Amino acid sequence: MSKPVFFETTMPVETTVPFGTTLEVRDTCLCLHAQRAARALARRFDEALRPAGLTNGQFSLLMALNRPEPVGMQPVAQLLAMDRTTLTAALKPLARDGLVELGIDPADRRGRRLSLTGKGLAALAVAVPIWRGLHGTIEAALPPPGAEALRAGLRAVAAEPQLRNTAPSTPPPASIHSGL
Amino acid sequence: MSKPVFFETTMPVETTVPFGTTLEVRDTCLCLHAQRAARALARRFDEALRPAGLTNGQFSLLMALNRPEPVGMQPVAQLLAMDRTTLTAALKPLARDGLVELGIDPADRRGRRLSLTGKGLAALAVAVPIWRGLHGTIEAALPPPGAEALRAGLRAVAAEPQLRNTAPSTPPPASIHSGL
DNA sequence: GACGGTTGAGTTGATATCAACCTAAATGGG
DNA sequence: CCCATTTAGGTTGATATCAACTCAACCGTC
Repeated sequence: MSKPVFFETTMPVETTVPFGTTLEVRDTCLCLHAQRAARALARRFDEALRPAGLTNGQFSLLMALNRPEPVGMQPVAQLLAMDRTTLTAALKPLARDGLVELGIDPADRRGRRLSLTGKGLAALAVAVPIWRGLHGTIEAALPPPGAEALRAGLRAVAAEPQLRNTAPSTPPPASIHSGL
Repeated sequence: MSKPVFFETTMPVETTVPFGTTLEVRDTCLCLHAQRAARALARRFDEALRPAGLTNGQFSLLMALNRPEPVGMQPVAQLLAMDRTTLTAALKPLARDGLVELGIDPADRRGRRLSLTGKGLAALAVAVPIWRGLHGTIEAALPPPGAEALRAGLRAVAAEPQLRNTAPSTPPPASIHSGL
């Protein structure tokens, strides 16, 4: 137990992070809390929606496409707060299985026109009552502040800065450290 | 516009999901809200933690391992509300880069003993002040109910049924359809 | 109408996520 | 001691997620 008092000062002193900090992060980190909640909810919805052949993400995506007119990719990506390239990837299996169609916008041939197929609509129709049931169950189990308060908080943290992944006009404005 | 009145009743009638339902899901679905918030927060923390060489998930994982005694995998998976097999995958790059060590529990050779290396601890030490800064900023920007209320809601939806992915004792009790 | 900047998407590579399936170690009866 | 059961993890295959990079179409200026 009684180590010699001298030690190598040239070696980096053994770093430590107090265990209290660990507890603090565990109990307060909103990012961690959000990831946990997102995982848990994703699992529950994935399981419930399995008879409809959809995952929670596919359900949300198809639902976002259920509108009178075809939509472009960026509005959809923004609605789901997901990266543009993630949307591209997410559409692949849905297009392969014939649930969505990707057309080209005649007015701007770079743009896409995303739309549901009959099959996609049918899957959605099967999924909606399942969603209603599970969502009602979950809302009912929420403590006092209630579902709407939770949604408000989630919206607040989801709003945030714009998604990038699009070549910025003038990358680092001047300082090397952008987030100082 | 005036189609003939007769049509194939054997063909599925063109399904529709009212646009109002789409708006309802978009505005109320807790799963969608959670995914959006999780994505947005993950992006912000990933970006902020980049100087520490960690993603938000790696930060949370390393932090979960910062304790006096090595931990098994299941407690960690449960703490993070992630699948057991996801944890296995998440540990791989961290072990490869020498931030964590996976030992074998001598008392039960099936079990693992997860622990931080000095390098992992050092990365954590770099990350903590970054986390504090960003987390404070985010908390400060939250509307009225406040951070603690949001966390309470997130805990409530994250609690939920246990994680499975472990051979159930008596799988489908009798009926073929488990989730009827 | 050609050039330069801008904008919309796809691709690649790395990691994350989980269901289904598999192996090995511990455990409890007989 | 042996076998059946349970329990701890790993593996595989599919999808999700995003940064960095690339290509192509638009758009304005001269």
